[in-house]
Amino acid sequence: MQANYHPDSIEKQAQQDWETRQVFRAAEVSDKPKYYCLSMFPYPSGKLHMGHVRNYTIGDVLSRYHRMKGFNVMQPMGWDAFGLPAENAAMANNVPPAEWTYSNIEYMKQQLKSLGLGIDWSREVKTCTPEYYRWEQWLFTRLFEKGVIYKKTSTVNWDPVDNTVLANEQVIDGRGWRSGALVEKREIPMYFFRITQYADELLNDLDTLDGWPEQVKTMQANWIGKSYGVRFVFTHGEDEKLWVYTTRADTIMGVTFVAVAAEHPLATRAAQNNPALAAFIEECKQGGVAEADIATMEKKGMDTGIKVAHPLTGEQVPVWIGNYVLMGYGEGAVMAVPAHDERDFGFAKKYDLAIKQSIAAKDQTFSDEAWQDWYGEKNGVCVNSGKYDGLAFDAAVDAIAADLTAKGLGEKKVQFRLRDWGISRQRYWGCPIPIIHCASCGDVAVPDDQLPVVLPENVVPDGAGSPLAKMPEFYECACPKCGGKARRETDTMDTFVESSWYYVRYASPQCTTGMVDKAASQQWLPVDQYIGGIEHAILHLLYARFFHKLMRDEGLVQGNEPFKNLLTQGMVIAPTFYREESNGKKQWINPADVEVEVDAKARAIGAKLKSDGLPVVIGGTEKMSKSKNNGVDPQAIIDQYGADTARLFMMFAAPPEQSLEWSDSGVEGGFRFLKRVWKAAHDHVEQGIVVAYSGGELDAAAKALRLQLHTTIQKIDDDYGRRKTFNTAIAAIMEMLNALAKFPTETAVARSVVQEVLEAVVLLLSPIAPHISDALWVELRPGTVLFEQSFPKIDEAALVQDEIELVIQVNGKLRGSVRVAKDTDKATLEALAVAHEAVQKQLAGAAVKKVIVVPGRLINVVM
RNA sequence: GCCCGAGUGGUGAAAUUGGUAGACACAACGGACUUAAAAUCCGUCGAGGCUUAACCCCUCAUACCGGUUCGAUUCCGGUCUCGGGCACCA
Repeated sequence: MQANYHPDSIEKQAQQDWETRQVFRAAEVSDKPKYYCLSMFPYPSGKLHMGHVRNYTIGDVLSRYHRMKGFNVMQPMGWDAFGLPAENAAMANNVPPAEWTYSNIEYMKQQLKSLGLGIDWSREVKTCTPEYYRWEQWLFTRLFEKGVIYKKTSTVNWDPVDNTVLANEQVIDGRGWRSGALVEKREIPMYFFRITQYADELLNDLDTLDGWPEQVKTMQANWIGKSYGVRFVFTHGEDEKLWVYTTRADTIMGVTFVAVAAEHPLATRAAQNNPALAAFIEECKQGGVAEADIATMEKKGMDTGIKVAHPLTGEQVPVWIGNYVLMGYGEGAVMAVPAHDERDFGFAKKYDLAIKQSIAAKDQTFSDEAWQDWYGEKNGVCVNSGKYDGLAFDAAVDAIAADLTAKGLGEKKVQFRLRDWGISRQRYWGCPIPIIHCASCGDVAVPDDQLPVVLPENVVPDGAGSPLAKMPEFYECACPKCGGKARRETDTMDTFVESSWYYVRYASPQCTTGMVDKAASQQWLPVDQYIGGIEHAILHLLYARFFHKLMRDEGLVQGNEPFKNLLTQGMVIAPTFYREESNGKKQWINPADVEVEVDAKARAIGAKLKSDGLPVVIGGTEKMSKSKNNGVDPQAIIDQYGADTARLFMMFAAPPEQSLEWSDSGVEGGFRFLKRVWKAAHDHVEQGIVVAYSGGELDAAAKALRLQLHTTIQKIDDDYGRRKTFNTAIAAIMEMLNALAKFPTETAVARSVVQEVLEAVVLLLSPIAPHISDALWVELRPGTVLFEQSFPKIDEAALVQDEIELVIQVNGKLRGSVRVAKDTDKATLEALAVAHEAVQKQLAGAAVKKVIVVPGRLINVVM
């Protein structure tokens, strides 16, 4: 056996061996239970970063562990290949997005292979290929005909200089990232998925997801945001109605104005003869559409001069335009109750509008001087509200809703915060929307026999609008209905659409008759374990759940939910650095190129670019991403230490769900550990391998070692299977190895115990460090291969202990310990504790109040 | 602004159901081996105090303030800071 650990050669050999033997091909036919282990597929950005290593190692550990536990494992991989970065790269390097994407995929695939992941590459999918997206288009046409997809206008970020729609990410401080122009809101027609139709189901089914983190379910529930409220009207003139919705109908008597969006018809009308108002409406159009920006911007408003009638009092209430009211959400108008809503209060103070108290809480006084937290609470009663005075929240809402209903001016209504999903993108590198616009037939879905609508691949976008809209050879077509001259839709789909169903495609990736082969979908779905970043907690995971229900309703899949168990990996974050260019654009600099200066407490106080020694600005510590250029390429670590060290270190650094600030200090330690494992095996093998211990008289040291071994097996089984904390599993293996190093090996029976320990250690380590484990296994058990072994079995006899150690506390503070026979009764333990020297010293004559015994753990003497 | 998390030694972390705070590592320091270095091995390693007979004992300490409990890193209330998401980054 080789005396030293050489990861280079053993990793190459192991990977080759796996490939030759097709070890990771998921069996189509098997009598074992299936285990579909899915890691979120990567966007092919160019190189892997540490976040990928973390994600895919977790998936691989779980896959390999389940394989050892007797499952028929499927672990596929693919590429979320459409998207914005490819267009940006195309413009920067004058390369078509397709070419850039395919070459990135080739490179990253090699990187993934060099990590030794047990992936069934025969199932690889790339979402940018027509073989994939034709089925997305097919489903689109089905849903379009069913009315699940419809068209309406929506607001986008418009760059008036580049004449193009911008993603939220491309709007920086209200300006276009390339042009620097002030961004405007613009209404354009778009296609929408009617996800709100599934809102109730998406909400209710969260309760069935026992294998999901509570945190994610809470976020989704809040995002869907089911609320019970009242929808009612303020009337204007004879019969014009201004609809609003509120969850606080109990405060309706405190309404002192109504705020409408700048695009509201009422606002448009009021502005016709009012230049100042028209100018304000223009001003409201400035800025982007991102909710975070809208929620944090300064609240501004202007009186329209229009008054509407309060539905219950008939009182005339002024209508204001508010820049914080959005046309696209709800009714585009909101009632304002400054006395009981903090935002309205601020608005009323700013513009000197009336503040009318209509709720009172016990022992509290109201003043319109400054906002008090209790003003907005629901546990008060109505005041200054006529016949509703004295009513608490529920009763007030009921009474008010009843009166509004009687007058025909409103009703109770359940509403969702969730909005329909707009999927039209005015971009090139995406899946074409399969619609044809005909002057006489309207919007017509592309018929099945004309699918796929193929995206031309040899195009370099120029950043000024969609290239497809400038390509007559793409958009000129005949109407499928009347045969007349028609125009093909040139928008593409949101890339979230591709990632909403890829998990289904993996079941039968080459299927040419539909999205998925029925038998394959029945065999593999649902996904047993899904693993991915917590940043996808809402959008991707909600869309995928929605898609599963859409596909179910098309008869393509069974069950209501796609992912049985979800592990949300914490992000790998890293510091960001940048320099500001003269036009205000930020140039992001990779941490690897920066030298950081730290103070005594290890906080960064300054940073310099290594190449020119000049300072750079320190940004936040954020998730590794292409856009902030703070990704760390794992290749250097793999090249220097090997994949096993990279995997081991990443798993050892923190439990999977925790976010992790990247640092490579400690990689060396991981490598050192693997070298020690190698050496321990080598030392043993050189003495001659033996049959692992299977019975016979043992001394105390050997008994203790076997006790530790079998508690370790038990613990690691739990860590891999239930807890999914791989860091503690590794720590336990390290402890096992430390104990083995101190174990004397003079006798034959001792050497058989060492053999037992080494075999178990190699198997326990193999999900995390598979290459070295493969190589060591062959040395320990020549003629057998590791991937045919099952997980080590626990020997119950080794776990039996006669004596245990109990901790003695006085008033909850540790004062000593005592070794006792395992089944010592409570009274004896109490007496032992009270008599203990350290306890007597603490008592110093004081009386014992009581004694608490926690079996197997401690005895607490209370004085 | 809203929703969801996190905060423990110099550093990454552990403590699984309310029961010994700091396992396992990294770094640092001391030693052995070596002509030397690397590698390897052994030891020390939260802060403060007490005692040098002793690695004996005591106090404090899990972001901060308060509460529940015999006992709180763990549960509850509040505050601060950091991270994620906010519908066109993926």
